[in-house]
Amino acid sequence: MVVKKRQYYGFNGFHMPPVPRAPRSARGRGLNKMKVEDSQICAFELLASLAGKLLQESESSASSNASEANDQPIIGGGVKFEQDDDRPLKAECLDHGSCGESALFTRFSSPNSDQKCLLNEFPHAESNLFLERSSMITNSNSSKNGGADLKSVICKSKSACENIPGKVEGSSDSRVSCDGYVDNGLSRQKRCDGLDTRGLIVDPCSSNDPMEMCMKFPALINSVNNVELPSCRDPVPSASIPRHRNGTKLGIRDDDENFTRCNKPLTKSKAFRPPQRIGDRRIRKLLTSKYWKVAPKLKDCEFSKPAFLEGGAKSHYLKRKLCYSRERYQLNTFYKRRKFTDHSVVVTSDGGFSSESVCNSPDKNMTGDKNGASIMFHDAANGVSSSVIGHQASFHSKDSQVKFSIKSFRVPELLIEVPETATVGSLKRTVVEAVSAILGGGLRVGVLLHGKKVRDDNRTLLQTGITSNENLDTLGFSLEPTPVQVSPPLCTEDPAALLPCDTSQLILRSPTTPIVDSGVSDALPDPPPLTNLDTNIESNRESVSSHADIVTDNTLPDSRALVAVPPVNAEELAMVPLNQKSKRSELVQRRTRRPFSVSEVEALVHAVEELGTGRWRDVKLCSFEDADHRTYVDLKDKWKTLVHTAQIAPQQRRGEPVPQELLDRVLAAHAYWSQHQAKQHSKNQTAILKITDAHAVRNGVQDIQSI
DNA sequence: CTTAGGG
DNA sequence: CCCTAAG
Repeated sequence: MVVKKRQYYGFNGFHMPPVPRAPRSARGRGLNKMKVEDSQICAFELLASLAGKLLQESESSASSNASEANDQPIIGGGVKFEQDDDRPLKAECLDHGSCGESALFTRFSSPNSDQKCLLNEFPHAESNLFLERSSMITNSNSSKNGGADLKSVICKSKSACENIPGKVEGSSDSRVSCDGYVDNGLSRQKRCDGLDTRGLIVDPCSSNDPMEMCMKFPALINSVNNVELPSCRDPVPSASIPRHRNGTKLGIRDDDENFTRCNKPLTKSKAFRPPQRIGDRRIRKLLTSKYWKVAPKLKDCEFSKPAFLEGGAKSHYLKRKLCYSRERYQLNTFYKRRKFTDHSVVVTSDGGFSSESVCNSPDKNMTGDKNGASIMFHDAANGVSSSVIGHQASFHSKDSQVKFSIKSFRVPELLIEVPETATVGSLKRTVVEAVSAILGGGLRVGVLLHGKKVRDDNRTLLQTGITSNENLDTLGFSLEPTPVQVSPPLCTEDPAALLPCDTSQLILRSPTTPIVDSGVSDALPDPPPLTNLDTNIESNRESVSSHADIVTDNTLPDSRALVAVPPVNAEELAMVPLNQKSKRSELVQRRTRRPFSVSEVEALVHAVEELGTGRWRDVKLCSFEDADHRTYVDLKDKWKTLVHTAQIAPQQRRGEPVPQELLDRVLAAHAYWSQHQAKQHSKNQTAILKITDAHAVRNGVQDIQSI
């Protein structure tokens, strides 16, 4: 049984179709408590990302900077730009690789099938991504159609992946669909001219230090994809590369990001991609967050049109969901495929970056080992490299090995300002970009031990206290934006966008809404100081969900224009989080806490004694008519807590003590109404009598007056 | 909008 | 308190 919880917290796993709740009457606490353990998937993902990073670095340092540039496109990771919001059914999987593949596949197999949409859309999506990034670097000639030189780059790593040429496949409509995007990219470029990097893009010239350069790039994402996804999965699909018309070489990652279309996809051929990328999560979260109340409630694969999707815009969430449902079926397939190949094809722009694509994990680890790719990466700052092994991987230290299992990364808060005039599509793009910026802005990994950052990279794990004996729960990894990096504006005309935005925090801010404060810091129980993205080993995934999300007023329809507000950098954020006010303000305001006074409790108890526990509205009307701040829900909640309070030991109670007498009445009333399933009205009187009786009996007190 | 429950 | 699913 799938628990609803999964929907709240389940960023790590697959989404199972929601299970309808049992009738309320039948719903009892704990009924659906089983949880699906999917955290492992995350670990996997993380590993993958790390591995990718390592590879990338090691390779890139040797190769030209171009390689980095090339990778950029990939950075998008699970993020996909949706340019065409008008498109009715755009498949939106965050996973490009898969999508691309799928698209291709479709093309080959059944152009006319319903999967057609994929064809048209996906390739573009992918293209768009590239464009977005590439455009910054090279002037892509959007006008050039065609055949641009798409070169498929093959992984450098000498592994099985070697020499898997990608075929360039042009799609006739690519142009159309891409245009919007291209334009976008160009215009942005203009704006960004002069900027070294645009977060997503790496500027080879900006840094002299190879290492640093590497770091700037979102190796993570790329890596993730690479690692996770097998590159050449199918002879057919993987071999071909969607073509881009801008002279840019496109790289197709083979990640297996799950791509599933909303319409009946060909699941079978699709690769399965377990974990979601951080970006995805974030986005998903955004979409799912309360702020987006408008979001449709999708049931499985249905494509219902949510209010805010009316325009044709679709939420990633939605798609994601869809994807997931299918993905599950493909697990087996996925793994099988993985064995095949593990390289990625990268297209690079001719702009002068020659690329070496990154190929991670050649198969050594691949075979039979889903999780165990070991990756090495350098710490840009120190040039120290370390190898991290995910899940089943372990540190290869001479002596004992420490096993790390990183289950999830925490996603930083996003702060985004959206003008009301912005379109939903732009909002989406903004979010995507924001996420991409975070992911692609350059990340460094920090190590936290007992909540403190371990800065000395030269110390051994042993010296640092990270040993196999240690409780690794106290160990955490953090993803920090590279300080130096300045990311370009996230699509915006807003000057603010020009601020350096490394990424870390984007907050959706709705200008009109008052600011509330409950930001991440509040929300997180123990936010490790400096991290935007942090991961806790073996940590509960709930931490992720606990993050406050982006808030927006709610209705998308009036969506505000999107403007990503570039945050500073992780460390700064950590120390000087966006001012709490703003944080709060962005969030939907959380009402201030107003503890019930004894008198209120008394009134409540009395009302419940008379009305029972199923008529909160009446209770409200009856006893709290004037208390505007007490909603019937509040009363109901209070009653709930009262019952609980009454049942626990006095020592465990907190807050203003409630007279035992009242608590007793609470228990009595609770017991009574529990049995009499609130036989409404009528016998209130009797009920009361009974209750009081019970009470009296219980306490040997004379309470009858209370009647 | 109300309820009932879980978070 | 919040958020949601169900009515």
